[in-house]
Amino acid sequence: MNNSQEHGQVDDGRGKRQQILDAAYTVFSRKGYHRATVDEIIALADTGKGTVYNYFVNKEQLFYTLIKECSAKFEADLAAIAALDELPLDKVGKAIKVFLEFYVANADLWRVLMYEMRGVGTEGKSAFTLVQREKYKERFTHTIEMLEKILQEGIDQKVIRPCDVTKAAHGLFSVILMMVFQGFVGQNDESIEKVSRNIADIFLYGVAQTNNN
Amino acid sequence: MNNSQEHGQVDDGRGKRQQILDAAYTVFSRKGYHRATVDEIIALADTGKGTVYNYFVNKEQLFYTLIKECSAKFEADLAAIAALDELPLDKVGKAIKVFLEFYVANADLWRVLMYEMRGVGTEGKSAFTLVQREKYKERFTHTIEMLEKILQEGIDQKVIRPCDVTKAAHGLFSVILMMVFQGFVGQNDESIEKVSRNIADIFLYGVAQTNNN
Amino acid sequence: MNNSQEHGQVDDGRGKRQQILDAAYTVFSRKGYHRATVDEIIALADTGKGTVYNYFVNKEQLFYTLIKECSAKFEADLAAIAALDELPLDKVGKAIKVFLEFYVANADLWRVLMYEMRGVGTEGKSAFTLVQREKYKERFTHTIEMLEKILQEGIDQKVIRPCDVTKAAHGLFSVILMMVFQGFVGQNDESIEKVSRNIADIFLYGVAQTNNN
Amino acid sequence: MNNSQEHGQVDDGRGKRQQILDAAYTVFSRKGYHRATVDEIIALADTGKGTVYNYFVNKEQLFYTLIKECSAKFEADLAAIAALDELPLDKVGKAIKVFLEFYVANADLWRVLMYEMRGVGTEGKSAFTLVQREKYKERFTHTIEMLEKILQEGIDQKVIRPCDVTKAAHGLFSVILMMVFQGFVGQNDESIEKVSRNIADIFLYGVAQTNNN
DNA sequence: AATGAATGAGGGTTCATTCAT
DNA sequence: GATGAATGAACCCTCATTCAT
Repeated sequence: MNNSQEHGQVDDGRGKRQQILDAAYTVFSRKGYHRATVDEIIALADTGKGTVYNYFVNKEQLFYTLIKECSAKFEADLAAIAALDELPLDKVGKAIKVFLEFYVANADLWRVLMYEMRGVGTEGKSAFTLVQREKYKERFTHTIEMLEKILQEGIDQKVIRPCDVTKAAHGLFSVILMMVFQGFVGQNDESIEKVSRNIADIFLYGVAQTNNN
Repeated sequence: MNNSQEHGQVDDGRGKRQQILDAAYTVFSRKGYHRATVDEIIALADTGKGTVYNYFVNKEQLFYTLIKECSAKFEADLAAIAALDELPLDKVGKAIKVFLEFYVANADLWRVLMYEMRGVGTEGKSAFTLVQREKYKERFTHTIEMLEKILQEGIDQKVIRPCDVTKAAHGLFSVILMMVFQGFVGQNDESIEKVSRNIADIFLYGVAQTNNN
Repeated sequence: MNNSQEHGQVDDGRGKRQQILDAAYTVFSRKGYHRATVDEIIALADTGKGTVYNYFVNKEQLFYTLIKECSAKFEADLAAIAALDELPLDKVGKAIKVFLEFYVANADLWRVLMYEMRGVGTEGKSAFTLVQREKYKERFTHTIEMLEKILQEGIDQKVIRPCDVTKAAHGLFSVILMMVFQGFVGQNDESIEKVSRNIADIFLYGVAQTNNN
Repeated sequence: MNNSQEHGQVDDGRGKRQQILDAAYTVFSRKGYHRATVDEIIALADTGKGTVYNYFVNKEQLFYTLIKECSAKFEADLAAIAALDELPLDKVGKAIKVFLEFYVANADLWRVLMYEMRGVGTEGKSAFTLVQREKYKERFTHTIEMLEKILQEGIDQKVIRPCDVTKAAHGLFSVILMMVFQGFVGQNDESIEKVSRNIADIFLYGVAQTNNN
């Protein structure tokens, strides 16, 4: 007996709210924030237009909710790794993998987010409030800070050479993103595994020929 | 004799076409592609709405023309460096600098471009045609290929360790972009110089602690 | 034993129907007919949306019921005065006072009613049916007819000079309304008393300077 | 030769702006502010939706412009009468006539205006800004002040007995309005003439039977 | 070549009403 | 009887594009 659908109505068991979020995920990912229309979302969610506004105050807040709910698990996983009692270099490797997994899965939506988040359009009405945008940014920097933390640990333990951890973390982050956005990573585990090692290798040891290698 | 305005009208000597492009640069940079309105562009260009459509078939083509004309000099400079008869590692440094200079100067517009270029909106009417987007992408990869070329040269001369040059070039490119977009680089020459060396250093030698350093 | 709530639920003893009417009174008065929303009414009535539609067929009929129930006592009072066995001029004074009291108490709601009642929106769907509007109008003229009756009595007894009683009654009525809607009357008894005499004075004797006064 | 339509195009010679205002007059009068839709206005004006927004910033401002342009002549006429060098009682009569003419002609639209102007809906978004509403109110009181001025002149010349001129002017005004809104006045000149004298008579001398009359 | 009035498809949002529980 | 999630028609407004002058 299915406890969420006692009478087995058509409803697909996710509830309207989730259906809308799922549809919004798809549409925002495919169209970007501006070109995504509520009409298209409801068509996909198989629901009425009013229903959207029962659950979300407006298009923007629907988008924000989507981002928040999508990243929750990722942020938690990342924090767990940072807290792990392991060698920093191993943790760097694991973090890279978690990043890759998340961004490969959510590449399109996050590209949209990253664009809307930028300073562009500060003036005028704009789709995103300034305060709203700050909320998005915090989410972002928060994940990068996890990287910083791990790198700092490595420096403290003298396995990573002293450098500006903020810049280094951002650099690492940007490479990860680029690999994803340029399509250098596939959806499958082996691909992620391989690219993950690739990144770690170059990030840690550089591309220069040295007598060490 | 005025060489840009044969009949010496009030016109400020740039010609309507250029006035529009200049205004478009500003507005697209500030507002992004979608929020930029033709009305705002003509207000800034001090011209009529119809005039825009005399020179450009539509908003999208105006945007493309803008991108093309803006990047012309940059692409040429880059090609020149690649063709230089110098040490690969020096050429890498010079290329990084040219990249930084260009992207610092045009950060806002390029952020917009990079967003609109993404796979998003493949279906439907969309603002950017699929073919159109390919044209943008080619421009992009073309500049990255210059990096690849230099790196390959380094590998051939055994000053860079063998690796996937395509990925490496993209990695380097992404770090440069990130530095710009995250505001880690200032507008002044010293800043660019410094960040430029930073990037080269980490890119070439990695962050790991080795007995070499 | 609670005589209005046999089973003693939390219900505040007025019954859902009355709660809704009370809330509707407040909301319609504050917002007008169109801007008043059912959502706001149920929030104030502390009831469910469906409940409203159990008691009233639609928003419009809720409004009508409200008007009807509110004016019942007023109409009765007025009829009582008209039937009184007193001097016509005294009755005019009393009627003016009753009018003032009622309209001061219900100024906002009646302003709304008077607007919605107007000829406006004859065609099309409209909020108020033509027949519906007739019902409202009858309520209105009915109260004015009480004034006519008193005036006619005055004419018959030769204390009021012969004139078109219908117009005169409407004139008197309009002055009363104006005093209320223009905020010339306060909520307190003295104010009503004073304005009441004011109106009676001018209505009966005019503003012209005569040797009588 | 018609100097406003040199080439005799279809355009009916009023220009789009005027066509829209004319249509708006009709639709607002018939439907009231809220039920009037821009779609209906453009259908009547035989124009495109965007055109409305080329001339007026929004529905509200269209309405305001309408009111302003309609009342301009009326306000001027009234001021002229007040400034006339005649007997106050004659001026009262003339003013009443001008009021009647104007309100008979514009009864419907002004009913709408008067409703939207009221305090109702102070809170919330509402259709009319508070400041906007003040502008409307000023227009109104301005016309009533003309009446006050004439009445005061009468008092000074001792042909009108001392009383609160503000209240008296409002009283007179309200009676005029009522006559119009109740349909006691026809469109034709005789009717206006007759009602005009009626009002003046009762307003000046009251309804009470005295030995003077 | 330059212009700008006119256009209308399309988008986000509101809200009265229904109906299954 | 009481409820509130679901609905969709309707509304105001934006803005890229056209075309007659």
